[in-house]
Amino acid sequence: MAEFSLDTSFIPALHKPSALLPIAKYRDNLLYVIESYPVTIVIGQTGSGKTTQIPQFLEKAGWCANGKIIGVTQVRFSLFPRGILYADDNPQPRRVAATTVALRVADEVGCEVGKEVGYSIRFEDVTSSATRVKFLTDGLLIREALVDPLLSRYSVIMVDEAHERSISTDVLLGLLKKIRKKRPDLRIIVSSATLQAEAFMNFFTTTSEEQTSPVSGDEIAKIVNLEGRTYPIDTLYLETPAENYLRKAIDTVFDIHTQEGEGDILVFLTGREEIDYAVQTVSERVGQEADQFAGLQPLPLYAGLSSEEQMYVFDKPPEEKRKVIFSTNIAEASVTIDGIVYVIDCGFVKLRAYNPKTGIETLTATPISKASASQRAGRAGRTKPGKCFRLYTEQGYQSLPEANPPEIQRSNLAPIILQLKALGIDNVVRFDYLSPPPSELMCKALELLYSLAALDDYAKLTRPLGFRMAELAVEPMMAKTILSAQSFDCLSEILTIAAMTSLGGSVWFYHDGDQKAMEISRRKFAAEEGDHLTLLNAYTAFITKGKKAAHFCHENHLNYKSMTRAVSIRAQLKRYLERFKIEVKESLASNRLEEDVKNKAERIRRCLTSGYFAHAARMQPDGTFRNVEGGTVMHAHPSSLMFNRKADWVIFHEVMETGEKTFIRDITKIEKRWLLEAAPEFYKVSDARA
DNA sequence: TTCGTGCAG
Repeated sequence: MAEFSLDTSFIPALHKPSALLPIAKYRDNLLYVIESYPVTIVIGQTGSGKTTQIPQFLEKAGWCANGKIIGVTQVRFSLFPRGILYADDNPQPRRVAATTVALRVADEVGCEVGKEVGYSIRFEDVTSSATRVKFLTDGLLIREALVDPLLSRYSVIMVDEAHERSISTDVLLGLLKKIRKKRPDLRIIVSSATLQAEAFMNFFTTTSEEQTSPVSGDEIAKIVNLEGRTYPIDTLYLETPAENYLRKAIDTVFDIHTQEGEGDILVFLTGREEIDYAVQTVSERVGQEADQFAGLQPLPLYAGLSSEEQMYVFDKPPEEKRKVIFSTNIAEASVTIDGIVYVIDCGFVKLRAYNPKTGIETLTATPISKASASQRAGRAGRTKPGKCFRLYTEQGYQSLPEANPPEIQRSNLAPIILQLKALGIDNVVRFDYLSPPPSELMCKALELLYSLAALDDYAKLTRPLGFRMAELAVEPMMAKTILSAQSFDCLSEILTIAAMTSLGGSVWFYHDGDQKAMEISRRKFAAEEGDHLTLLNAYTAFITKGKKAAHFCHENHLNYKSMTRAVSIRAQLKRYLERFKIEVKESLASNRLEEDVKNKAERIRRCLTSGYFAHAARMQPDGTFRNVEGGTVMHAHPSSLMFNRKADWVIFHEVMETGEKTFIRDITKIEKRWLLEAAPEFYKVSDARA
């Protein structure tokens, strides 16, 4: 039973958003501003129609004359996190794709996708010579700048959802600011939430460097506010802070179910563990108190679920049932579910940060920003008026930051520095960032790139290694590994390992209680040398299964969606290498002498060491790991084969601190002398420090 | 004995 009733534990907020209007009436004003100002900042909520309507307005107004095109960058393309569009387990992938923006706009324009309206994402370019409006990811547009530095094909570039401040959005905005100086004809549209619009305005109207002809900021950029079409949302706060937000969230679900009208519930929690617990607790209580709580259908939603499991949240609940979806931040912006009337917001999100001193990433639950809080609340008002229950006090809300620090200020910058250098921006420190990253992050990244020999003594990109590393779509350490693989005669295997590790740990999956079975399955592929070779074995087995692959995955607790993605990534990496004139000799693992296999395994491990020497560690007598400097105590992640096994020196793909502990993942045994061979200078410096 | 979410012609 709930400890508090709704009426006493929540107090309503004073302000309600008013009902909002459609975009059409702003058309003429928008076109006028875009014509008159190089940069237009558009404020518009989800549902305002900005993404679908503005490109059409522009096209009709003649912005595609002389073969120019309109580019619209998108943070996401479908209803689902990426992958489902391609997964063969979905019988009608195109139907899901039909929800993408490009398809919607093509439909409105009355053309086929890929003709006048097209889109381009990794692995899928649906554009043609007829394309005038092109939706693409911001990362891809940055890559286009490698070939066409002034992005001269575009008359207008619209950066959608810029307020989300992903690293690639930030870099793209910096590039566009630079390009604008050389291309006065280019029009830039930045779509943003209200809170961040000023910051974008300031960014485009101030100059960081000396400028020849001083221009007033007023002539460069203008903000246009489009009111969106949403329904009013009542926001309610706790009177006193919750001691345990998870329990409070569950109680609130039951309160809503018994006291409020129809409509599904969306609950924001921070991670899988909390979500599984909440789903289980609610279903147990529904079972026990069937009379009162019958008709509640709890569902989990997080990225680690298989596509079938994610599908359930979109299904209509059975008659007389109320869906309650317990979700991570994935439902804040990436996934939109219709029919949500009630939102419960725990007030926390897990955020990644990167410590340049240790090179260790952390993942910790952090209070959300006001911007996030309003985004979460907005999920309730998409189909009719809704309510948002915030599991914190109004005072707590007031103390939240306006926005969380942008990604570029809390990430490993090595990949982005490599790209900037490849774009000809050698002075990466003085690049015009929307939010400059801390200098420690810059230094750490430059050091790493130097030790990988991607940069020379003058911090210039090396040829061909550095340029090739920038072009490969994997992180620098893996790029180096791939480009060394030919000399270790294991390129085919390294390509597979690169594709598998870039899946980020979603290879094996299991449901609660299924874990033992998963581990038994995994043992079939296990290699004594560690996780990388185990991943190689799993992939090799997978690709020989042909039409039975899906069945094979199901039997072996492998994530089919991830495996098919690995196949695509590997093919793409191979195409890059072929462009570099590096031949990939495909070797099949069957019919090998045991000695050959051992020999190859050693070459693979040596090759991995050539890229991952900075991620080396030694096992201590107590079974934990220390890096070369001996500082941080690290544990093998329970998902690793090296968990509870003996080893001496190892290299690992990733290190992450969560809660109290620091874990390393994707671990392979190596010999200490290989480290000295791979990076003599790196280890000389480290020894001196120690 | 465990991990927010994306993305790369």
